[in-house]
Amino acid sequence: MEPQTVRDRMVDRIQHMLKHAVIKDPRFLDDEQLIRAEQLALIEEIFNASVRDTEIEELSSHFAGILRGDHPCHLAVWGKTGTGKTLTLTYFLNLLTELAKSRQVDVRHVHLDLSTPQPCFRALNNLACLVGASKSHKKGISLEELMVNTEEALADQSGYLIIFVDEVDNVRRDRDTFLKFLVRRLPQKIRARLILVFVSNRLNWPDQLDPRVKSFLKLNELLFKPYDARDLEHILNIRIEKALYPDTVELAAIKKIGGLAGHDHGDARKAVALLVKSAYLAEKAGTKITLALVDQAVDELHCDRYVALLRTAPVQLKAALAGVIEASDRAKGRAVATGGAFDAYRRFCDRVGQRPLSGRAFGDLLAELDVHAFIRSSVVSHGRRGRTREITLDIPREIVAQLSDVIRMDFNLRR
DNA sequence: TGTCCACAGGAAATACGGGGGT
DNA sequence: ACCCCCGTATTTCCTGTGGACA
Repeated sequence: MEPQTVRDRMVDRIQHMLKHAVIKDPRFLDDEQLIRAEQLALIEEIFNASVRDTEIEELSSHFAGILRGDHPCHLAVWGKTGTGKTLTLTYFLNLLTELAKSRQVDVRHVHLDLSTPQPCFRALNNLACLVGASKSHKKGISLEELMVNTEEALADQSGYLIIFVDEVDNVRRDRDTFLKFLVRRLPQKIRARLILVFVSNRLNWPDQLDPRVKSFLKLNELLFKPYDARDLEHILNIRIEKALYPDTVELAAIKKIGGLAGHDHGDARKAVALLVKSAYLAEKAGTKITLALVDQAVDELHCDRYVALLRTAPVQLKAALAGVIEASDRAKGRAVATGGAFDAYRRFCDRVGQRPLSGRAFGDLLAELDVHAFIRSSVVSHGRRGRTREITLDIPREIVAQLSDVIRMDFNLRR
């Protein structure tokens, strides 16, 4: 019998949702929400499934000397994003410290997290905070002073000190100063034996180093291979078991997620994100996670990425994109030249009462839009009619429409 | 063959903000 | 209150350039 009243329909819907719930514990879909112990347990479970075995083995042999009183050299770890570098290292170093303690070897490690790009100053500052050398300054203190503070705080410690520098290449500007300090200066000022662990996702990272630092830096190298589809399936299964109700995922869907993520980067984070999105879609649809839903999740993630990126982007970048969109509309699909886009941008600024930037700066904004894949641009010469970027909007229409909405909201525009 | 357009994109200068030491 | 230090954002100035056109 058809439900008649609002109340009936509501009860019906709720019962349906309960019966077809997919997500059991959403916390396990988002690492941020887990407490530290849970995170470590999760990692352990993943490693137990013999994922990352070779890497852990290599790490062990690299650091084994510590327990014998040797001094291992520094270590450089490479691998693409989402291959578990940070996780593995954290886990490993914790274990190592514990093990060393049980054998009366004094080992300390600090994790200097540079996962967001930051200048030399903040990096040094963070390091100083980690070793308890100073409180968190924002500005206004000289680099020298930070270094001295750090040295003093560490001066009379003995044993081993492992500094785990996560995502080194995120130190913008004066990277050499930063590294010179770590590699050359610090070891001479402290009693403890220093072992540096650098993590980076770019293989050619040491190439662009100051030669004086480079020659000083004796490195052992370790490469994290991207996860393959099998690893990813392991990881997904562990998540699924913890976060979802049993029997809510089609087997083929797991394979598909693993395959997709493995295929394009071997990035575990992406795989989990895809699982999460699929799970929410399934919950909404009141079904299991099916292949079709995975496809839909891929599309939505794609779209979300753009929208999220734009939401948090600086105003000028939004305005620039608005200009490109407008110019692009006007050009009816043909490519737009820099000048045209700039004019449109200036008109837009005029309309919303914002001061437009110079042409030079606009060029940089375009470059930025390009790296975020909002637009595609290439420099083309039209002979005597000059050289320009030819700009095309490289995004599906629906997404462009959504982006326009974001921009309109931001600038309080109607229509 | 040389000219010259319409920009690209590097370098340095400037503006602005804000925090620390004294 | 003053000066110093640092960061980011932007401007100003500049040199460079592929190739259609005269």
